[in-house]
Amino acid sequence: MVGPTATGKSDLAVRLAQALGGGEVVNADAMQLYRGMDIGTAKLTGAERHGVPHHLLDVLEVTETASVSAYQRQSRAAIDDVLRRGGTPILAGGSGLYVAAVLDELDFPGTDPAVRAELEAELARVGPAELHRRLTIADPSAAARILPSNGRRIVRALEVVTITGRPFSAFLPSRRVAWRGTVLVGLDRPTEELDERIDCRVAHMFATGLVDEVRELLARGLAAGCTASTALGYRQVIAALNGESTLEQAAADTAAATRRFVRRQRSWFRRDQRIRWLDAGRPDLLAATLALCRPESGP
RNA sequence: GGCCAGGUAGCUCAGUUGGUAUGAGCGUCCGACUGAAAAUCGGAAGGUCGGCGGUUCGACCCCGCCCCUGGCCA
Repeated sequence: MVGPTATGKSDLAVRLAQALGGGEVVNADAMQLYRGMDIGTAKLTGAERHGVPHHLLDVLEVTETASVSAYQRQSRAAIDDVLRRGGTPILAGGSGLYVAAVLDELDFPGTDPAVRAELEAELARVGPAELHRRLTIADPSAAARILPSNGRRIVRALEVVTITGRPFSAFLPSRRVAWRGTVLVGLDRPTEELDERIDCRVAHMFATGLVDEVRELLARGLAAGCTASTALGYRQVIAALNGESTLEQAAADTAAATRRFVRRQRSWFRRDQRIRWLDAGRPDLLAATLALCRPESGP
């Protein structure tokens, strides 16, 4: 179950799990992996889960760096586990790359902290264009597909080339087959409506203790966590607590950043032809979702 | 009523000493995406430069009048 944030994926996943009987939810949301990041990630509370088992929530400390590769392993293991028990796994979340890691045959080359650190230091020193020049020599085809301004991706490509001695050929597959015949349901809403929901959600987060949550997490090292500290809401509140802006500004910035995020999520999921889209506002949403989940024998 | 400042992209503003606005940031739309992905990065659309006259080969720029906004003075 994929789609932009704030459409209602988590709720529908729970309802679907109940309707199917034996459904269990596997989180596909990078930030909900973090322990203690509850309010800002709109994580379902225990009560809201209505007894439906959830997997891969709260598995990382905020100081740890998330890893798609590790997620791929854990998520597939969790899914296998549900299947072994005779249940129905429902993968739900808005992190496109994470979903792809599970459903597509993505094979992640390794990583090396020392190599990475060195490349990053170099990036800071000479800038992305210079590193890109180097990538052009080391791996022309990768260089052709990564823009000279995108330092992050250039570093990763160089890292892989350095470690493996082979070209960074790991790009998203063009033809995609659903892993084990998985049904992909996309949830979305009209932009105006979704933007409104985002405003409400952000206001609600701040009203129900997001700032305290951030303070607590800062005490646990949030600032040092390079994934967790950049999460929507968290990054903005941290900035405000550092005196770089006001809390009021942080709320406005969070809503704006979330809106932008939605546009990016759509651009990611839009090109996946396997996804069957549903308007999350339709009254028969659960029935429509169930209909998609049943094997169809249409014309 | 008088004086001053200002009216340039949806917003906040640069700029043009008269020669078709290399406009910027933000927003909007679109896109890329394999170990930080709620990250990182790219592209595009958008303006009769407040209105009407005048001067000029040519005005967003100069002149006149008018309208609007803010401030000061009566």
